[in-house]
Amino acid sequence: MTTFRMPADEAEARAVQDALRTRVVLDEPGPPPGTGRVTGVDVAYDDERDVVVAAAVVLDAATLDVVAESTARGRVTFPYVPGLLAFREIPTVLAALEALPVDPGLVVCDGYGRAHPRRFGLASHLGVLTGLPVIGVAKNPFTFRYEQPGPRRGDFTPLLDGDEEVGRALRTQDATKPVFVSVGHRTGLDDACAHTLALARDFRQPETTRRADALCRAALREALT
DNA sequence: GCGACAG
DNA sequence: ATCTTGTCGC
Repeated sequence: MTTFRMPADEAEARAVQDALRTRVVLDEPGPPPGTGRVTGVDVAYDDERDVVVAAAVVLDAATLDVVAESTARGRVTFPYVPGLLAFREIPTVLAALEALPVDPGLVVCDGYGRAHPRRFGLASHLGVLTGLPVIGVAKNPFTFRYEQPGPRRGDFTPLLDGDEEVGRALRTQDATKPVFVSVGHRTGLDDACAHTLALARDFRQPETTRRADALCRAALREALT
C-alpha cells in the first residue's frame, strides 16, 4: 500500500502519474467473474460547502447481494481537471475502502484506468495504491474514438487512442448506450468486460456503481444536515 | 489560438 | 459532479 500525496499543482500531478504508471500490473487475469466479492466506489460533492463523501459497497459477485458498505467524509482538495480526476476522488475513496470490515475483492470505479492520456486513470491509480484488482467503467468516451457496437447486450467495439485499444465500448443492455470499460490494475480487458456484464444484468450501469452512487448521495445529504 | 474534456 | 419538472414509456 502506497501513501497518497496531494500534489501542489497540475504539473506535479502529471509527474506523479508518470511515475506511478510503471507500477501498474497488466499481466494478471484477475479474479474470475461471478465469484468472490466485488466492490463499487463512488463520490458525491458539494463544492460550495467544501464537502466530499465517498462510498464503498461490497457485493457478493454471484448473487449481487450487499455484503458490507462504508462511507467517508472529506474536504475538496483538488479541482476537477480532465485527466487528473484521481487526485480529486482518491483520498476519500481510500478512506471508505479502509473502513470496510471485509476484503473488497475486485474494485469497480466510475471513470477510466488505461483509457487515459498517460495510461493512468482513476482505476489504475486506485489499484496501484491499494494493490487491489480494479477496473474502470465510465459513462462516456472521454476523448477516445470508437465505432458503435452492435445493438445487443454483450456487443462491443474497441475504444481507441490512435490505433491503440485502451478499453472497450460495451453494450450492457439491448438498445441502450454502451458503457466504456478499461483495465485498472491486475485485471485483463476480457475479464473486465465479463465482470461488467455480470454486474449490469438489469441496468446499463454495474450494480456496484449504482449502489455506491446511491449511498454516497444519501450520505452527502446527511452530512449537509 | 480554440474547442473538447472521466467525475 | 451538480443545478432541476414534467413527461414518455415499459
